[in-house]
Amino acid sequence: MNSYIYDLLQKALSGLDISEPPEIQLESPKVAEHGDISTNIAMLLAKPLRQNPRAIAQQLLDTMPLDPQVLEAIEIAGPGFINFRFAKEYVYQQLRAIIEEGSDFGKTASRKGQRIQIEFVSANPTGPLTVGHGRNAVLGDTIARLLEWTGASVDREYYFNDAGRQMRVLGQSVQARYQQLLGQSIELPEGGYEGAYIIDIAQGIVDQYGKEWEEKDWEAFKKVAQEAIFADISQTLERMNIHMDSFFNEFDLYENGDIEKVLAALKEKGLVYEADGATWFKTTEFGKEKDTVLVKSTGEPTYRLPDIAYHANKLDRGYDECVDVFGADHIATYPDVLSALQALGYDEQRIRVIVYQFVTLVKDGQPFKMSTRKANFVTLDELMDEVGSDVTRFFFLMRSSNTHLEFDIGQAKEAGEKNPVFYLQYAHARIHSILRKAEEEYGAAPESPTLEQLKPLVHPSELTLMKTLFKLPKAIAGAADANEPHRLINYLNDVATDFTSFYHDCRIMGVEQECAQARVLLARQTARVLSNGLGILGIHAPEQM
RNA sequence: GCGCCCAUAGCUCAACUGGAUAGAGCAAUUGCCUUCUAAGCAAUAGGUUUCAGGUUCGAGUCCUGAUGGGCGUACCA
Repeated sequence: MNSYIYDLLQKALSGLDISEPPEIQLESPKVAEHGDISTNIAMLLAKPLRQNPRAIAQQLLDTMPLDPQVLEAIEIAGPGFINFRFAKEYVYQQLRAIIEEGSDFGKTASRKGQRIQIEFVSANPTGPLTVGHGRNAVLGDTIARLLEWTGASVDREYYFNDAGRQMRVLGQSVQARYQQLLGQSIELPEGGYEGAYIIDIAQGIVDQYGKEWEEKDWEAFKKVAQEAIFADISQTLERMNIHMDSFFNEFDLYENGDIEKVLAALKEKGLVYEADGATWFKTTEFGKEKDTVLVKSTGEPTYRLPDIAYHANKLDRGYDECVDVFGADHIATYPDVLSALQALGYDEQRIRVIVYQFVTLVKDGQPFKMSTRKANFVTLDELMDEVGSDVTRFFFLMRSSNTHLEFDIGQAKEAGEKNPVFYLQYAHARIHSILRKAEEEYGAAPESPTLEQLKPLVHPSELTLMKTLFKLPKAIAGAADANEPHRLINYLNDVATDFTSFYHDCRIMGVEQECAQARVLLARQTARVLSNGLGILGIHAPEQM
């Protein structure tokens, strides 16, 4: 439809006395009285033509033919907007298109053939996933789904480091707990992990090996702890319906020589120098105030070096786009990574970074800081025990990622029933309830109706609902392009709201057969749009509640 | 100090590339369950979009400055 109107305007513009007409912009107005599609072209022309925008709009309108099968009306409104109103026939045809596409309705092909990698979660295995990780996990997974619906093939990857200082402390913490369980009076190491899960892991070792592990070093304990924690993380992700395609261990970058290669290449470019026993990266050449350390004087690389090598590795794997999802605390690292990649000759435009702001936990009306080490966190599992995975996913997705998300635990627990996700699920369940009844009463509605069979749909609520339903592909593509899943939620809310108006204005039971069947078809497609949309969000669309 | 993000109804947040009358959900007040699921609907109230300038036909959105908050600015990850 957009291209149809675009052509119409293009032709009308060619009749005007202007050499370089401005670009035609089409938008869908917020208010129904302003039609279904509108353009501001006359206002843009006002200046070069030195004429009143409404007069220009009139000139354009006079030369535009009106095909009653497509457009019901073209109107001039306000300061000079030109508004287009769809004809009913066109609306019916669109409804038939939804019916034909079925579970694929909403898919577009804008990224067909593209291979995209998205890296997310990427929590080191030092403890269970917390509410903070939840935002990352759900955001990453949903963006992946959105990209798939625009035709891309998407790989989900989890990047982790099991070799650092954190992991040593983890091993030592488990070891200390193990010794405590055997009755020795041993303190947790300085800065050790205090969570109860450490004791559980230690208890597991006691149960299995008794005193046999007294002579083992912390690395053995680390290995057991890591496996247990990873198993726990995988299970949590599974519960949220998240499936990783690959896990990438930072250690591999050392083994396969990528770290060395990157360092050597940067040296060759003259971007690396030695000072105070450390190896520095000249980030000042890229506009930063200070240079950055790549290798500490101890000989250990900082995290930046493997980060650079990892991203080079990803691009080498031939992805058209690599998406990173991370929290605001990592915001300082990626400009360095991009600078390095650029220097190494990579197209850093292929890296896309999604930064989300922190989740502020509010408990008993007070905000508090979370720390895995201090064990004052709320795990994702605990949250899902309380409210389930649907509400959990929805909660993280309903807000734009660059605003701080306030998470009131008490409210989330008790508000389960009032949570907006139920509004969508309820609408879906309600439709199915009607469909079941209608089928008993009227028999099955036609699978692929003719235009004639849809003609009883004339009520404003019906037309509004139909027009909203067609926007699903646009809503998905828009959310995917902006990496903003909450836009899809906003859209689905519109669908549910429009359905509810329809539900109140247009009864299905008790009207004559033809009208009832047409309404059944519309209701069924509404359920389709809701379930396709909820599916992308990873949320169930129940047929009964 | 410097860099990034943010500031919209009492609270939590929307508002597609600058568009027409700034919208939802909680909370408040009122009305609606012999009729397809009341986890719902209808209505009322709530706003100088933090402040001061600027750009233009038009600004919550763009620019400059101020104020207030979050994060970063480590040879921690």
